[in-house]
Amino acid sequence: MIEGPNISGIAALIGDPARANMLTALMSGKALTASELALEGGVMAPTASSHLQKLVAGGLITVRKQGRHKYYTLAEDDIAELLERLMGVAARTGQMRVRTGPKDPALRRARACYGHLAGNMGVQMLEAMLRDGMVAGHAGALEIMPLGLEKMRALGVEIEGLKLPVCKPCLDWSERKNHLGGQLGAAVFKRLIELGWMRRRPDSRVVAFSAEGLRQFEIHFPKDGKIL
Amino acid sequence: MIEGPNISGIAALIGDPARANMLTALMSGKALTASELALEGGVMAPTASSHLQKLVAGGLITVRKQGRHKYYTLAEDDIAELLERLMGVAARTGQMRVRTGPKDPALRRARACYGHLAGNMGVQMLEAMLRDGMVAGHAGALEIMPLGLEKMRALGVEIEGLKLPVCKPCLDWSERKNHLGGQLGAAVFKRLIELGWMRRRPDSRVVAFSAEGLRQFEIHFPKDGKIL
DNA sequence: AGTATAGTTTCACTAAGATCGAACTATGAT
DNA sequence: ATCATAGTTCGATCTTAGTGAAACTATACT
Repeated sequence: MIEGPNISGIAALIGDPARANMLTALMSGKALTASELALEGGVMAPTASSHLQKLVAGGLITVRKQGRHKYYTLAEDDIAELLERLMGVAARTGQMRVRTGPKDPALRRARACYGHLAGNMGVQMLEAMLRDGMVAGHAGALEIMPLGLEKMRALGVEIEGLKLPVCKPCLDWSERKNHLGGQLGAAVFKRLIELGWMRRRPDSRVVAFSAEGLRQFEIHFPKDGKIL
Repeated sequence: MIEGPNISGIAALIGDPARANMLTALMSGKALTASELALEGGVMAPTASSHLQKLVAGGLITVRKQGRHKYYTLAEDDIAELLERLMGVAARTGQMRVRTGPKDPALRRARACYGHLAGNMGVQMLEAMLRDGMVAGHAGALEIMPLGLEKMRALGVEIEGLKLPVCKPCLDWSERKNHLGGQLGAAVFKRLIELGWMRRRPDSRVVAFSAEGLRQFEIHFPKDGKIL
């Protein structure tokens, strides 16, 4: 009869529009305050407070108090992966938003996904890394290869002190392919911003490439027909 | 501000206990009738009817009418994967059911996951297949190798006419590792039952191995220390 | 034809929970 | 000390959606 874990509780938490919007905002990987999340959720402060308590109690997000602010983040990687997967199903079944924002194409092109690069560019990057043998896949897990380590060092990516699993695939809702996730994904993301190749749009998950950044990106992670 | 697909609709559909139980029941891969699903959901027929309509409208399940019965199944593979992932999060955050059923250990050991073998045994099988080079992983996708084809034929698995992707990994909520999914996973599952190595428990996702089946399984998909 | 079963529709009831104004606490700034 | 801002608690209101009894349609069996 009734078997296995109780999924309805978790799903119900995500099932409220205000909470779903808050969680989606947290997918950017940035820690957000209660007020910011109230804005994202489209509700007043008391309502947001109540929602946030429920999300914390449900283990979906965690809080860190800093001065008079409270910073919220997604609790674990698996939450981000779950949300990304939900977006995949929602996109496939045509449950896009009523008013499609102008940022939608930009969002599909490049965006932050819980601290790593997602969208068309993110998928292209992982595909290039696989093609060049920088990483290799095993049963849905990803492993970094010596060539990858070398390349990452050359790019100046901080790879020391990363926790296992260093890299893992993350299914992309807009591309329906994997992009690079895990600690390595986050480290690369950080480095690409440091290098000035791309920049986060404020208050958005959208990531914008500079002209030079795009050029460099295409050299290091070419679309196909690897020449390097 | 508000970006990306609208996840709250899908999540809300799964967020109701009755609907969640129905969906969990459908994870067995069997097509179930409205009455059976009413029983699984713990609600009366009219209520179930209403729920099923919503699930169909939301694209989570599909109906097939046959005589005076209506058979419901999960709409797509990605729904099953989403549910399995939800179970993973639910299990991690300790949202197990209030009254843990006696079948819980059996469920963790071997169960049907939308038509393929999941649980400890399922994970063991995929790991053995990877170790022996029967399948290989690429960026979260799985590919069958010549050796795998040969072995599958030897076992009598029906591998002709499978649609791509033939096999793919599916994250297991109880093991937090991947098991073999996709068309190949379903074909192997079917064959193992045909061979009498295992049998489905009625009205449950639990799969029980026979003594001989277990022996054979351990020979073909050994835990580790491949000898074959 | 008559009866049984599968599933749906209608409807009224109920309960859960989302919402926010107002008052409150806590921290920081001047 | 005083004021401003961040966040919470309380309480009242309101909406939404789940629920099943009763009556209905549709298919199947005999």
